[in-house]
Amino acid sequence: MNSSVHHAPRFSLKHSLESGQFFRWTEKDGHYTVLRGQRLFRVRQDGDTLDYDGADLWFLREFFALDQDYDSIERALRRDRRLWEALDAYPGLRVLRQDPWECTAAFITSIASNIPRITGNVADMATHYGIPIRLGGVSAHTFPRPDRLDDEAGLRKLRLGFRSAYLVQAARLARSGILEEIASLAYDDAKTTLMVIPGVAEKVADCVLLFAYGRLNAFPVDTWIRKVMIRMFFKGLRVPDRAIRAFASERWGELAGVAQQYLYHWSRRSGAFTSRGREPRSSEAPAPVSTRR
DNA sequence: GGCCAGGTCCAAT
DNA sequence: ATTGGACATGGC
Repeated sequence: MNSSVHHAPRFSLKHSLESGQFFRWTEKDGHYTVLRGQRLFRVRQDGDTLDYDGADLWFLREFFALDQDYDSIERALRRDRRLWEALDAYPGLRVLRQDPWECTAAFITSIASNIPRITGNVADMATHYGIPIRLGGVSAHTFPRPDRLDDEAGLRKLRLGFRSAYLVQAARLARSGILEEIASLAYDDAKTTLMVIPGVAEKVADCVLLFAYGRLNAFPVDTWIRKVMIRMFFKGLRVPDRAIRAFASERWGELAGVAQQYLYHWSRRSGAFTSRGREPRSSEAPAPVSTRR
């Protein structure tokens, strides 16, 4: 195999791929096989060096956001002491830049699911509707383009459940070009436009904006983030998701989404935050605990 | 076995 | 403007 190398300091392949933002990878002995859009490539990290083949450097830089100054991003987030533990636990974790359509479909699939199941569902859609692809001895299937996913009955057979109809609708809108429009829109308009897609509401829209469009201010609130944010900043009292988003936006601004990804990964891994159980509801619009940074 | 899952939608307050 | 239940299926 002819592989290339690239110097990628302050980047963790492992933490970036394994933090639950992306579902199309496998790992064996430190070698990652990755499917992103129509591309299949292999990559391995040795210290600051990335060893890869099956994709060019341009593609790698795009996907892993290697052109982005995470040094200053992390320095900015580090001004918030509340993030130290998560930042220190997963140094080099980056928000990836996924293919917009694949990301949209994946996070529709993620609704009321869990990572192992999402991974399986997405893989099933690929094997069933995608295009065979090969790299060296590795065979796989690309994630199906929107025109191939127009099959609600077939998706139900793949156990996608109620998400099947959403996926079909999303595919139709994707074919109409809605995902290309998004790139040129400001965050609010982009989000509103995404939410036109059935099955895409606030949370999924924020995932897509964050994980595919590089909108690092997007702050998806799922059950885990809700839990960790309520415990860290709202005295353990239940508040509306919109209050959590507003708080995150005010506290972390344009980098809220990066903070989100650290907190998400950290809260799940630490085990301190079982997502079970509901918080007692706060009676009225609660002032978030004021915390010094 | 039962509860809840990287939610969304709709109907009934 | 908020809240509860249905939705398919399965992980733990």
